Amino acid sequence: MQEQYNPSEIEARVQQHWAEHKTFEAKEDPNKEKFYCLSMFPYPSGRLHMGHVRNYTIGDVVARFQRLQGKNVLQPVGWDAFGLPAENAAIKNASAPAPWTYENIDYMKNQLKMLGFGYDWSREIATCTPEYYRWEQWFFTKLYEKGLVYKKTSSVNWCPNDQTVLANEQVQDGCCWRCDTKVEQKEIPQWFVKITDYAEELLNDIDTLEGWPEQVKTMQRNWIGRSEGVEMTFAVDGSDETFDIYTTRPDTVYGVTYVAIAAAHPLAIKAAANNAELAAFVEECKQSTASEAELATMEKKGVATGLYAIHPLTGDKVPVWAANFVLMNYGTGAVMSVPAHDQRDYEFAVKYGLNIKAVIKPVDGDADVSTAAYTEKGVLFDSAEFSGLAFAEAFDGIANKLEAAGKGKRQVNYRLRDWGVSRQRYWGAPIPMVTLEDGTVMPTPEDQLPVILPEDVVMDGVQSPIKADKEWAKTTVNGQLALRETDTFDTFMESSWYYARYCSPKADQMLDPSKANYWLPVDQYIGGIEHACMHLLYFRFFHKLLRDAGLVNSNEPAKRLLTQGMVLADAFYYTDDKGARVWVSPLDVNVEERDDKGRIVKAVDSQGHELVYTGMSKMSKSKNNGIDPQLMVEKYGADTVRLFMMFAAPPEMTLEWQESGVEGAHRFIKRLWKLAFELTAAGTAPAQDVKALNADQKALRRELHKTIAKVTDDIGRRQMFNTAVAAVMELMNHLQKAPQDSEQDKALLAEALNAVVRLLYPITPHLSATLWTELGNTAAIETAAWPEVDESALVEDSKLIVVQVNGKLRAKITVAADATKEQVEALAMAEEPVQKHLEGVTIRKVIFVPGKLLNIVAN
RNA sequence: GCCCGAGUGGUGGAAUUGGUAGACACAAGGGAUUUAAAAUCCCUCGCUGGUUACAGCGUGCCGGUUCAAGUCCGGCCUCGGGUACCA
Repeated sequence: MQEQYNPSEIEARVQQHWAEHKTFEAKEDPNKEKFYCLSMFPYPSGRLHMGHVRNYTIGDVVARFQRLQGKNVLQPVGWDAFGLPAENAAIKNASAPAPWTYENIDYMKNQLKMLGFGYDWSREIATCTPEYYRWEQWFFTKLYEKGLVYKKTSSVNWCPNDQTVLANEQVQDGCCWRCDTKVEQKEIPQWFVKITDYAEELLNDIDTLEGWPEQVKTMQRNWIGRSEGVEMTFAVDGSDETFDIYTTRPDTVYGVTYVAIAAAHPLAIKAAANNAELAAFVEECKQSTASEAELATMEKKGVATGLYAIHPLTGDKVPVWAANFVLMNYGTGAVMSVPAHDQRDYEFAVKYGLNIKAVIKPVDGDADVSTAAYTEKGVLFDSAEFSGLAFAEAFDGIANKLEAAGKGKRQVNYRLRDWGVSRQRYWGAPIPMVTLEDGTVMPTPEDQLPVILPEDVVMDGVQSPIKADKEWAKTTVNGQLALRETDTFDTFMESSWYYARYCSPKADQMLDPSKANYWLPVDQYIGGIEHACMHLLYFRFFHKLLRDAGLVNSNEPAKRLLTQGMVLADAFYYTDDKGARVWVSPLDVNVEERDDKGRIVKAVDSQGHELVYTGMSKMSKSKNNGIDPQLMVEKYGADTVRLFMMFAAPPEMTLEWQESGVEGAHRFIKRLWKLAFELTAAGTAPAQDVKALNADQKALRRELHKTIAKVTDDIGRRQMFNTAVAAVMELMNHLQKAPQDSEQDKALLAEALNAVVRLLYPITPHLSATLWTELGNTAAIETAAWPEVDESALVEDSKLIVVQVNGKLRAKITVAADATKEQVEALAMAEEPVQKHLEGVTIRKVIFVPGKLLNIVAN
């Protein structure tokens, strides 16, 4: 064995071994328990970033751990290859998205290999290939046939200067990010998938997701947002027209003093024809954003339409206002307003001098709406025959009355909206729909699939090449000339079913059910928390669609979910001559001075600029604080990078990248290497005789088996990889200090190192594979079994008991493991500090937690 | 705005079911080794007072429950994620 730890050499050798032996190629084996471990696949942006490394290290740790547990493990990888950044890069370079994407895939693939992730590369997929997206197109046509797909107009961000649709991200302060033109909302026809048909099931099945974080489940419940309410119809005074509103608070209906409709509502548009102020307002609202966050925080504005609505119960006339916070796309495009009992309505009413009429009061008091709305569910008053009722009875009574009068009905509503899948962009899967000459809209026939996206294009502007090329859309269907849809799919479509395609990546059908049903559902899914609502809901939705198409037989796509936190790094800047901040990479920073606590006081870059330290922030281009994983692997080796990542923070929390911490991880590996070297240099380890161990050796062996138990639980159940590493470090500290005099000392060290190497294998596989062989094991570590706990080694004959007086620690005593309360109490009372604190007081109570604690309560 | 998280020494974090707050590591300081440096090894390391023994305080803030609260409850503050066309 070499004395020096040389990561680049051993990592290359071990990776070559994996490649030659196809170690990670998975095959269906009905006799073995399967384990499908999946990390969210990367967008091929160019280079791996630390967020990827963290995500994929977690996945690899889980996969390798399960493998040593004897499972048949599948860990695939692929590329979420369609998307906006490829178009932006192509426009910038006047080239095409396809080559840019494929080059990035090649580069990043090598980086993944360099990090030692145990992927089954034979199953690699890229979503931008026709072999992949053809099945997505096929499936969409099946959904259309089932009535789960429909077309409706919906608004998009429109840049009138560039004549193009913008993503929300491309709108900055209401203006186009390229040309700074004021962005407008434009209504265009788009395709939708009826996710709301599955809202109830998506909501109810959250309860079956036992291995998902509560946080994610709560977010999904709120996102789906089931509510029970009443839909009611208001008539427009002096006209035949009516409009509907939905409310979850029908109990407040007698407090309605106005109604608000969207500026884009047909009634508002009609009224604007002879109302200049309203017309101007309607125009103004067209410029407003589509983003909910901005909508909710912007100043609430409105204009009276001049129309009046008839209250469905009282027959009173209430004014109809057009308001910027009501949107045509959501709900009915109109809301009833009860300023006394809704804070937004209250503020609007105060602003425009509208009536405020209280109809709900607290059970034990009077309504006070002089400064704010009273929004609790109280008791009704001034509400005709419903006065005096509480919320539930009032809800029922009012709903019944509306239903009887034919003016309303009970209704369950969802906040969840149908999934708009149309994108007016080039770099995506073409939507497989055609419009025939006679106007018929229909799916592209199966024998014409896939609808191939041409890759040999030039992006010389913002227009999609398949829209710019008027020939591309032309086709023939059913003997008629027809035009193809030129919009492409939302990229969430591809990422909603890739997990299933991995089970049979080359199948000449969407998926091979026998293989899919072997591997699915995914046993462990890993990805960022930012996907909690959107991707993870579409993922669940698609699985149910696949099930209902008879392709899979489970209800949910993933049993267990882990959401990892972000990676942060130090950020530094200096201010240049023009007053602009220049951000300096942390790799280019020298810390020249620290205060007495070690905090950074003075830092300079390589050119001598004195820098301002701004603390830790998310690795980003704008702050130039991204750390290139490749550089770190070249400097320390993949195992060190992986070890630091797993040790520095629990997986769900943010992780702060500290190079000094990486060095610490590297030091630990070198210590382990050295200890293994010393053991092997001493010759073959003698046979172990557990009965011959002395007290210290027994204690050390207990530490070893406690560590095996803890690491197994930390990785397998708790997924606290950081404490698993800490436990091994602690054990290593003991092992290094243990004497190496006797045969049994050596035998014990050999037992311990053979275990440690396997305990660390999921995290530092190259190191472990190498040391495993050096320790004299002939078969590759991938075929080894996870170390087992020897229960007899764990037995302790004495326990440490904490003695408290009034909850404060006063003594620690060691007692026999089976000591009774009386025995422990007697020993505790004999302790001097305990006696001191019991002087002059009376013992009221003694609480004993066996094996842990004795608390003497006295006063 | 709304929904969901997080906040513990100089720093990252540990404390798994309400039971020793600070495991493990980093930084810092001191020492050994060395011609010197690097590397390595040893020691100290929450705050205040005290030579020590020890005592008091301490988990974002305010209040509560409990023999016992970082952990449970109520109310805040700050930071982060999401908010439907970034992925």
